[in-house]
Amino acid sequence: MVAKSTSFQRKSSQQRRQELIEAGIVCLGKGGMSAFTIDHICRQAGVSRGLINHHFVSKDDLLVSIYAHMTDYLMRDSSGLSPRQQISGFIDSSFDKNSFKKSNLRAWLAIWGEVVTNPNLKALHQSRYQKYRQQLVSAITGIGMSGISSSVAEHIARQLIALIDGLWLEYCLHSEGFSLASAKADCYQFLQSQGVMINPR
Amino acid sequence: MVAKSTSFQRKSSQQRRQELIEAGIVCLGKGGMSAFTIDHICRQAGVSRGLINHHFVSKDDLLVSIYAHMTDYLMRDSSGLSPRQQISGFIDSSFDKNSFKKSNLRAWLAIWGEVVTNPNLKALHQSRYQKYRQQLVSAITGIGMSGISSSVAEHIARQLIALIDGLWLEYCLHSEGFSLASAKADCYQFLQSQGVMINPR
DNA sequence: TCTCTTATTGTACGATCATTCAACTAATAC
DNA sequence: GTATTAGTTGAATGATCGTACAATAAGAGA
Repeated sequence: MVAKSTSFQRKSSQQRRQELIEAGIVCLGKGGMSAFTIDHICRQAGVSRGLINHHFVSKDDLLVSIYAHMTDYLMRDSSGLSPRQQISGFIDSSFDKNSFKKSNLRAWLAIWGEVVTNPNLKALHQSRYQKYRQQLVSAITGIGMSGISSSVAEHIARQLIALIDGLWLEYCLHSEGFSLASAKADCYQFLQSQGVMINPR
Repeated sequence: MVAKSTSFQRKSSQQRRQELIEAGIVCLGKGGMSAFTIDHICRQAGVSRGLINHHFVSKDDLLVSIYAHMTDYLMRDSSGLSPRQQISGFIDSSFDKNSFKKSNLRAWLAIWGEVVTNPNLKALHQSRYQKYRQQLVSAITGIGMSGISSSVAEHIARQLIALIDGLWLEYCLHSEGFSLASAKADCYQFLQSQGVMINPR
């Protein structure tokens, strides 16, 4: 007594996983973890309830894959770029409209919250964050400005990351009189005040 | 066939509300909105399931009351203080260990997420945030530094709020080599770089 | 065309969700 | 001591949760 008349399209496992990941992000963005539901995600993906557990070990596995997908954008290969270009790239992609749009705020908030207690998510997050931060420190150090030691660069990197996250949160929650461009400009001005001279591209 | 042998203590409506609010914050901190459950909250408060709907209109009403309670700390009366003292007070209370402890991270993340879609919460948040921000702008303007116009003060205030939020998020998620004291120092240094001279108290 | 692989479906299951409400009882007033 | 008030309990309800799994069917290779 199962699965009758409706027709459907078979897709490769890879493509269907991608679709479920994107549907999951939409759900997370709409209602956080409370909306991150098998029913909601499958309905969003236009697919029946059983498919998530076919392509993913569990809902938790899907969540980890979603985080990986959301951070892939920030983890692009930046070798071959000058240190200044790398830093510009960090700032630009942090305020990129495609990835860091308002509709994704709740997805990020939900994931940051889950990171604290979810072991699999925590492991991936620590790994990605460390790499992200090290790249930024290397870029700052690589500029070769006088007076910027390694520990100073780490300090600046931490503050820049904090400023980016805070500005983005501010932008999502209270966007009146606020543009992504001005947020970027604030970041550049901050770096300038710290002795790191970057020309916005 | 209800409510038999167990003994309990009757408390005033005001005190019980307070206890339920604090239990709700604990639950939010432990597991975000997913753990913000009638069952969990009542168990945390040591109380039976029906009591929330007796003292609050609904679970949503409790959530709004929780947000009010969490922001009361930031909304203390600061009249009578000098502008510099007011700004120091902002920074200090933002990194106060009692209110902004790591165990509350998920509570704040959950509420920020809910603010987007929950009308009652949104209304309260907008009101409180606006007041919070205006007080900060007034304090910055009130210092009477040359070259700090109203619009510049608003810009600095926004950046300071962003930096505070970002540093606190950073502290909660990656606290290695990170202290609340150094985060405060970063804020003071930032203000200094913007021409706002404050002596940490 | 036939066979086989496997992507897909949808029901079933036990657990948990928010809310309602009649019954119960602790505390207060008298 | 008695009556009244109102704080508290816990069962009942219908909805939704994640997962398991047998049945079904789409599409590729023969």
